[in-house]
Amino acid sequence: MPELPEVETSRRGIEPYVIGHKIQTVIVRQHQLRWKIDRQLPQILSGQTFHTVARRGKYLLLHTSSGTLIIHLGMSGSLRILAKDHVAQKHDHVDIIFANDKCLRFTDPRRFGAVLWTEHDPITHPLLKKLGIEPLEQEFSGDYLYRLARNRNIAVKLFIMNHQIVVGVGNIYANEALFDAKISPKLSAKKITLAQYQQLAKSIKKILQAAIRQGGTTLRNFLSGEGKPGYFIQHLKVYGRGGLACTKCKTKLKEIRLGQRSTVYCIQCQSQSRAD
DNA sequence: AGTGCGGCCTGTCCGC
DNA sequence: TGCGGACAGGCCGCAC
Repeated sequence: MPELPEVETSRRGIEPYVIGHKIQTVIVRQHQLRWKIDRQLPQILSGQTFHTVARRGKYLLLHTSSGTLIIHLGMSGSLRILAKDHVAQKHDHVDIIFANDKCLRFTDPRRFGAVLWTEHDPITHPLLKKLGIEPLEQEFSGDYLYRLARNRNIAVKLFIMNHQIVVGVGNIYANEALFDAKISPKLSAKKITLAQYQQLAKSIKKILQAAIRQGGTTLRNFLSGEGKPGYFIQHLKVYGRGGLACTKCKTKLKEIRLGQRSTVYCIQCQSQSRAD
């Protein structure tokens, strides 16, 4: 499922094909995504040109001179660059066709994704304005996490998955980063020491950067803009490995539910702060 | 304000 | 082999 590394991989993959090419036609086959696609979208976009492909958290921002197309991949969404006459399949919901006969295609079987148009600064959009900081920016640090964790009683895994705190850390990488930082996912956010948060911030950056280098994690159907799968799955140490042996100490990895999400950790390696 | 949970979706897998 | 049902999950929006 697309988390920050997958979205960044998509961004890099589509960027060279999207920037500077005039939009000729837009085809919307399915309007009902997470939010309804604006019926006017084809008219709005036709004739315009994207000049930037940016990312904020897991949102892709395709800027034109009059507004921004906001794309979220949800759980199962993907973007690909294809020839414009490439036959559309069942879950191919949106095609943006350029004057050079290339097509940017949005595919999303579960339709948790979104394609939205705004004429305002997207940073002020209701979906984006409350987002926390980017994990790969310098301001994201152990001090930052420690400061925001004061009086927060939720499990640290849910804390780092909260997009008002830090964006882009989804279930896979939250599990992986906590394993890397040797912190139990169940620990209350306020009980974690500054030193632990410094390690955790480091681990989050390290894991996300490594995943981006590998082109993301392909679980079922994630492909980059150029149609390549991601290879980070080979590096996952806990996610999807419940019941299997810890790669470090061979203890059987424990799988629990935290905030309705599957959580996998090693009770041996991630237990230094006894509250387990 | 912080926390918890329902709901939106469909492909996959499991048991009968 | 076919079918129902559980499950997966990002994240908004509501309830407490």
